[in-house]
Amino acid sequence: MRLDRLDDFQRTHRNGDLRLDQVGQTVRLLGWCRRVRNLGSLVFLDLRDRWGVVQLVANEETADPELLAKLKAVRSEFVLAAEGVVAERESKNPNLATGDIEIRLTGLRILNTAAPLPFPLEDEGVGEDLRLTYRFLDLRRKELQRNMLLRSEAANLIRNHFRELDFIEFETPILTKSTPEGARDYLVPSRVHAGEFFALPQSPQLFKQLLQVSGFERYVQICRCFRDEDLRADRQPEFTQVDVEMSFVRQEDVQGVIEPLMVKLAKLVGKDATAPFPRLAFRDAMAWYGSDKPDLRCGIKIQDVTDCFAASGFNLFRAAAESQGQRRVRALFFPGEAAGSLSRKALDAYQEQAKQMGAGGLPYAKWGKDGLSSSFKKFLEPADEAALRQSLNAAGEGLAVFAVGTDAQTSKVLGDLRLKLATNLASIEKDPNLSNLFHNKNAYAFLWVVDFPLLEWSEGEAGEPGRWVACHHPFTSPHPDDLERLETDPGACRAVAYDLVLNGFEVGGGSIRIHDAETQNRMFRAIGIGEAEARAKFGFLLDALSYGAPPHGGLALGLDRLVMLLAGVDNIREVIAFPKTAQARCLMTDAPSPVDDRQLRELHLLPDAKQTYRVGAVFFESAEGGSPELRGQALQQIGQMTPRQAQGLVTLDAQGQILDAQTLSGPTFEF
RNA sequence: GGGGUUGUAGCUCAGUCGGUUAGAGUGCCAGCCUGUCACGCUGGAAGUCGCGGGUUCGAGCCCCGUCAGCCCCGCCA
Repeated sequence: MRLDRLDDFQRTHRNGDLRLDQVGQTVRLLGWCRRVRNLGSLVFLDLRDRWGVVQLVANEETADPELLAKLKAVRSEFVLAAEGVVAERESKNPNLATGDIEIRLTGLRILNTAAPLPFPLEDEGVGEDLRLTYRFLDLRRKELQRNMLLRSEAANLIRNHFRELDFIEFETPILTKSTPEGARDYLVPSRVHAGEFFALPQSPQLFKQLLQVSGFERYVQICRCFRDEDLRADRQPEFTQVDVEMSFVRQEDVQGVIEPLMVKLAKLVGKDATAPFPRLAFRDAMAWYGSDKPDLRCGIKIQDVTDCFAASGFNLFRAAAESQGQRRVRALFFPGEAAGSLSRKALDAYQEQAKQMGAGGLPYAKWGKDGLSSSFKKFLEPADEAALRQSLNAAGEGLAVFAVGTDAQTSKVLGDLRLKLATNLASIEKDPNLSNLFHNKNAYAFLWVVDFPLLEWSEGEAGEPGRWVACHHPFTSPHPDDLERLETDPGACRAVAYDLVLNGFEVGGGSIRIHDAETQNRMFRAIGIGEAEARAKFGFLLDALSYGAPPHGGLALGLDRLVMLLAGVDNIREVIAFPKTAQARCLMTDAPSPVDDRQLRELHLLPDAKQTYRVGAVFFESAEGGSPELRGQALQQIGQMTPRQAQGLVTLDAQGQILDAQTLSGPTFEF
C-alpha cells in the first residue's frame, strides 16, 4: 500500500478531549485505528491515541469517493492522520467519553499499515509468554499504559518529595565491585584486566554511605539493582529501588521522612493511609502472624495452645508440651459459619498446602452445625475441648488449624495458612464484620517491622561449617543496648533495622549503619570475615569510617513492588515495561544469548592458548602476535589446504594444530 | 536444585473409553449492507495437537524424555 507522509500535519486536539464544545470546528487528529465498522456506504472508524478514542465517519453522499475508498482500506492498528469537522452524533454512545460527537472526515492520510496483530489488544487472558514476546504491542493495551503512567507519576511524586526535603539525587556506578555476603552477583568480565570482573550492584549500599562521609547528609537515588537469584511473582533479576540515606538520624527520623511519602503515594490512587504507621517488633510479628512481613488486612492472630495438651492423649501434641519450649503447638482460629462448615475437600487442600510448607499434616478442630469434628477428636475429652476453646477464645462456630514444631516451622505453616484461609473465608463468609476481620479489602495496611535480629545462624553447605551471617547486611548497626552480645550471644543481638510492609509485601527496608571502624571490624569478626579479608574487600569503607564518618542511616524502597500494590495488580511484571520471565529470560530480545568465541576470547573467558591468524592474499600475519615457530607450522598446514580453505581466519592451538578455519570472502590465492 | 500446573487454528478454548476427514468462538480474507460503536448477514482460507522417542493394528488422548510459560519451596545481606 502507498503510504502518505506526515509532512507538516500537526494535531490540533487529543482524541479523548473532544466534546460537544468543539462542534463545528475543523480538527486534525493522529493515532491508531482501533477498529473499522464498514456499513457499505457508511464507514465508522475509532481513532485511538494515548489520551483516548474518537469516532471518525464518512458516507457515500457527502464524502469524496477517493477518501471513502481510502477509509475502507484501513485495517486495525493502521497509523492515521485525520482531518474533519466535529459534529454532534445522530446516535450517541454513553460508554465513550467522546460519545456525543464524531468527526466527519474531510481528509485522511495513512501514515503506516499494520499486519494483523498476534493477539487482540482488548482481550483479557492472552498468554503471558505471547505478551512478553510482543511486549511493544502488549504495552499498547490500556492496562499497561495505565500502569506505566502510574509508575511515572509515582516516580515524579517521589522525586519531588525528596527534593522538597533538600535531598540530593546521585548516580552511583553500575560497574562496581563484587562483595561477599548477600545475593549472587551478576558479573561483567573486564577485557582490559584478564581474569578480573566487575559486579553489577545488588544495591548502592556502600556508595550511599560513603556520600554521607563526604558530607552530603541527604542522598536519594532511583536506581537499578541486580541480583542473580531465582525469581518470583514479586521478584525480577533487575529491579528499581528508591535508595535513601541521611546523616545524623535515628530510626524515627528516617521513618518520619518515608511515612508522609507513603501517604501521598496512597492518595495518588485514592487510598487513605494514616501516619504514623504501627510499629511491630520482629519477635511479635513472628509470634502473631508467623511472618516478618505480616498482612494486617487480616486480623486473625496465631495463638499458643501448647499448655492445653500437657496431659493430652494426642502424643504429637503432648510431646511438644513436654519439650520445655523447644517445640510448641500453635493455632489459628477463624470464627463464623463459613469457617465452621468448610468441606473435607477444602481442608485436604489446606493440608497439602501445609505439607508444602514443611508440616507433617494439618490437625484441625472444626465447630459447625453438628458440633465438633476434628482430626484428633478421639483424644479430645469434653473437658479438653472446653479448655481448648477457652484458650483459643473460640465461641460459636469456627475452625481451628494447628501446627506443631519449632517456632520457625510453625510460623511458616501458620503464617502461610493464615493468609490463604483468610482470603478464602472472607469471600464466602456472609457476616460482613467477620469477612472484614479476615481480609479488609479496602485497607492500605502499612506498618514498620522493627528490632530485627542482627545475625542469624546459617548452616554451611556441602561440608562447610556453619556461621553467623548478617540478617540485613554487615553494615547494620547493632542495637546499642545489645552491643556486648555481639561476641557473647550473637543470636540475641538486635539490629537497628526496620522494614516497611504494605499489605503483606516488604516494600522497603533499612537500618542505622555502623559509622565507626572499630564496631565495623567487630561486626566483620562476628560474621567470620577476618581482618585481612575485611581489608581486601571493604578497605575503602573502613578507611572512610576512620575519617570522620557521621552517624547515618537510611532505607531503600522497592519501587516495582510499591507500584504493583498501587496499581492493584498481583505481579511485578505488570508494572515493568520490559520484564523477564520466571527463568530470567527476555522473550522479546531473546536475551541472554550465546556470543561468538572471539568475543569470549577478548574477555579472556576462553583459553588464550589458541591464536588466531588472519590469512591474506599475499601472506598471513598474526593478528594477536603469534610466535614465529607457530607461524611456520601454520604455513605448512595451510599449504596442504585448498586455496578456499586457506582463506580467512585460522585458529591454532599451542601446538600449531589447526583447530578452526573459517572461510571469508575475498580473492583466492595459491601457495 | 525440588514440587505443582499449562502447552490443540493468529488468539481464547473444547476434544468422551485410544478409533472415520481434529472442532467452536473470535480474528483474518472476499462479497453484501446508511447510524454503527463487540455492527450485522453470506461464503472462504487457516493445524508440526510444544518437541523427540516409545507402546499399539491405530496416539491430540497412554508411557519415557525434553523445551517453554506461570505459581510455590530452597534461594533472595
